[in-house]
Amino acid sequence: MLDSRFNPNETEGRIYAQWEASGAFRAGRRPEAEPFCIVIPPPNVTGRLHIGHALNNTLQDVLARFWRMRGKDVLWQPGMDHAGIATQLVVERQLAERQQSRVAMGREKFLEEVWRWKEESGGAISRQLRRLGASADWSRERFTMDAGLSRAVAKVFVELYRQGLIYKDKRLVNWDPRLQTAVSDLEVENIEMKGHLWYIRYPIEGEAGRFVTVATTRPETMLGDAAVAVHPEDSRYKELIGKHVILPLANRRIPVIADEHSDPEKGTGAVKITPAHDFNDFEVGKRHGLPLINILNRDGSLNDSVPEAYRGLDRFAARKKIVADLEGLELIEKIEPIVHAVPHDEKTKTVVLEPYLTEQWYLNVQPLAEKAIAAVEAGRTKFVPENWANVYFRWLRDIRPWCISRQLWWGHQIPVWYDGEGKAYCAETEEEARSQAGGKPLTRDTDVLDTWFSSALWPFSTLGWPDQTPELKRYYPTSVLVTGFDIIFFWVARMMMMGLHFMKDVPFRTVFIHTRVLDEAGQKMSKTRGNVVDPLTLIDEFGADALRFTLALAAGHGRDMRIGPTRVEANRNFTTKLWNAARFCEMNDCIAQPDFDPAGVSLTLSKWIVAEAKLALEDVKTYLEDFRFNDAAGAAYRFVWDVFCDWYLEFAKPVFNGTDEKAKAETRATAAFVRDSIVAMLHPFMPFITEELWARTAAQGRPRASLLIEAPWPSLSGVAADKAARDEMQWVIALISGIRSVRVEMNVPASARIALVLKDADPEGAARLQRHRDVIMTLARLASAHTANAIPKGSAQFVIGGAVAALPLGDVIDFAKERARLEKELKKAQDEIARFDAKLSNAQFVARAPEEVLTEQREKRAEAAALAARLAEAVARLA
RNA sequence: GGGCACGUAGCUCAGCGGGAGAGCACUACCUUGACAUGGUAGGGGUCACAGGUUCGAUCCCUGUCGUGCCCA
Repeated sequence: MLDSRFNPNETEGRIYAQWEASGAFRAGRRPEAEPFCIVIPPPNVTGRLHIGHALNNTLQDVLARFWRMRGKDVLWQPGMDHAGIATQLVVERQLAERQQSRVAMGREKFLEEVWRWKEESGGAISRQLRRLGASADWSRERFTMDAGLSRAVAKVFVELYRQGLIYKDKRLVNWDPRLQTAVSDLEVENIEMKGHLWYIRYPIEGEAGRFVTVATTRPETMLGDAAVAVHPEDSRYKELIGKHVILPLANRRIPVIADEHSDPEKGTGAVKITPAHDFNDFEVGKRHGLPLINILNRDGSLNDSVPEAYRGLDRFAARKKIVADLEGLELIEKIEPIVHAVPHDEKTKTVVLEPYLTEQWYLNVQPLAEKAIAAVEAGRTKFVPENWANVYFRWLRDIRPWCISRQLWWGHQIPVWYDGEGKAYCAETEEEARSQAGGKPLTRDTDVLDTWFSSALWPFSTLGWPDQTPELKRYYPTSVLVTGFDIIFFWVARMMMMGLHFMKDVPFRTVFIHTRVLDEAGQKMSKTRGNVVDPLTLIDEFGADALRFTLALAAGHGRDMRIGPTRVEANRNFTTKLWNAARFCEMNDCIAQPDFDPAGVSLTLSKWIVAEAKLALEDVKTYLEDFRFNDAAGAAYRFVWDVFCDWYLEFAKPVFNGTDEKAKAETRATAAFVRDSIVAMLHPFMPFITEELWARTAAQGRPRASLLIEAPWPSLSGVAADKAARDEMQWVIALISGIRSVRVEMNVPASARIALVLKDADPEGAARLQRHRDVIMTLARLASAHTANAIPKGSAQFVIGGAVAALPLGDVIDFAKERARLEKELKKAQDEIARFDAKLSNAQFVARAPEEVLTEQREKRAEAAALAARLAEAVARLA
């Protein structure tokens, strides 16, 4: 006997272990079946499961489980990326606690430390995904730093190098002065901050007392100025073009140039040009052949290119001193407080990044991007929802060379070696490089590759590339990538480019972009706000199934979803409902019959519920095929609660309590069958409770043929959409609801059993009442129910089909109240008639509207008229 | 500044050319042998605003206002 509640904490671990032991997660067990493959967007090895992961992986698991039940050979490929910056930071912090440092330790020993950390405490997230119920093939778990994946990285680098797409260049990058590495444009977080605009007067050469004023938010960079630019059409400055100014403090002579970069409307219209410390100025400098004057060391302090007074000062200390010194010289015209976006590191958001001139490795992604754009344009990869393709196109069309080197130790070291003269040898291995160099002593490039360089290969490197493995052949291109919109640039675009270049085919057929998770108040979750919802806490409190169902139900095609405990609680209640429906079946000996044929049932009740189950299964199936997770979950929810529990099980009660053994047997078997169908259709969303019910409700002494995870999706293909059964049950439902409604409105005590008199029932209505009398009497709490030619005095009345249902209430009836109730109904019907009449009497409407709309409107008008007539009679009878 | 979304019940969201929907919340009643993590019944919306297209607009178009996000 089932308890009255499902206990997730006691069940989930046991069931997950059963799944793993059964091998159900493993790909390749159905060699004849079509493959279905999802690669996980690799979470970060330092990461912990947050609600966004929970959503992302729930949806992947829903798909994996659904398609497994649909008979496919499913590979859900799990793994993690090595997260260069984040991991190095974590380990360095640990070293610092032990008074050790990376630099003192040296590269080799440091990397040993990182690997030790990874084995001991990295990858918490992959254990946490198991708590969510993720049915990934853990036997194939991969890590971007694995030997195989590292070989893929080396091979890709070498090939791109030989194709001339990878090259070294000296230009500006976003520089993190604390980590002392280049970072990606996408890792820069521009934060709005209060700052100042300093207006500085630059004396014009040879014209004492004349100045040109420029404005800057970073005064210290003036020491690296190479020019002052004015707009060529700006009449205020035209005659200055070609003259020179004397850069204060540095006392350098720099030219005034004409360039359209300076906007006459902004500031003073004259701008300082610092080519080595500003991205726009870099371009201006290139156009005018200006020198690149780098004034910063790698740690953000000022270098020897600046006057001695400022050397070695940190950039912010230098800023203060420079402003003070300029003020002393009366060269500060004014200081304006402003709010502006300042680039910060995205990990800690505490370090101000600098545009910095360094030599780095670049990948010319232009030709790869073109192919990636074309593939989506041609529909070879589809975005769902499709408007996300615009974000993808926009980014790829505006793409710049990708800076792929990082000045870190943790990551794939660049496969380039140099000889004594600095000549480069690019090869997959050191031996090969050495042989290229003819045995000359070589030293390896110290930089590592951007983590995304390896993530971009993920859809094929995890399948074994560069080896031509059977898995690669079978599962590439993968079926779908499930991810959030903020990842379109990071992974989707890069995976597309690399996949097309090296595999000559797209990495995935579909990219499903899911919504972003906000807290219950619609705020972005963040540690500083303190509104982070921890999925593991929710799982502890409500169970993984409730959390997953909540996430699926909220995964519409909109932009955001709001998640918090009250929603998860509501869906926990749904799991309780499901559990208790199964419990009710168990109490009534509803046992699945192996030879049960849903198309062969004889009772109207059975025909109806079987047809409804078929519709629900088809809805869930179609919605999941279209990635409409919310609609799929909603369809299952409504069928279970509103149809199966609210009506079917209630209808079954009088059967079980009755004496018709044949009806009882059929109802038991049908209820068991539908319960099993429900358990199956909910399994992708709520795997734990459904697997548990599948086991606990098995026929006595006859175990299920397999675990539910491997059971087939129920097919009710033989079941017809039985319209007659449906109409009949709808009629019964309408009658019961009508009676209940009147009872409440007329204040009939819930415990009072009353009579029902059905007048003017056609033979069909009379037969329906006869067939379902028990059910109707139970559910509407009646003492009697029969047809008659007259309505007793003192009855409350309502219209059902062509008939009038009367509830004789005798003396207790409140005539005024009953009249008011009926007149309200009547008015509603009359308003409807008026609305249809207005339409139908419009000549334009009749002339132009399509025939079926006209017919429909006429029918509806007739229905409303019939209802109004009955109601009018009922009112008249009251008098 | 450029781009993309979105304004539908108190809240969260579906719907999307011909009768305004769901969940939660709310109100009243109900401990009836599956479930009070429940049942029954109910109240509640000029579908942001203004124009336009159409026989007909919550839905399509334009504009306004408001909100959010991405990029600079």
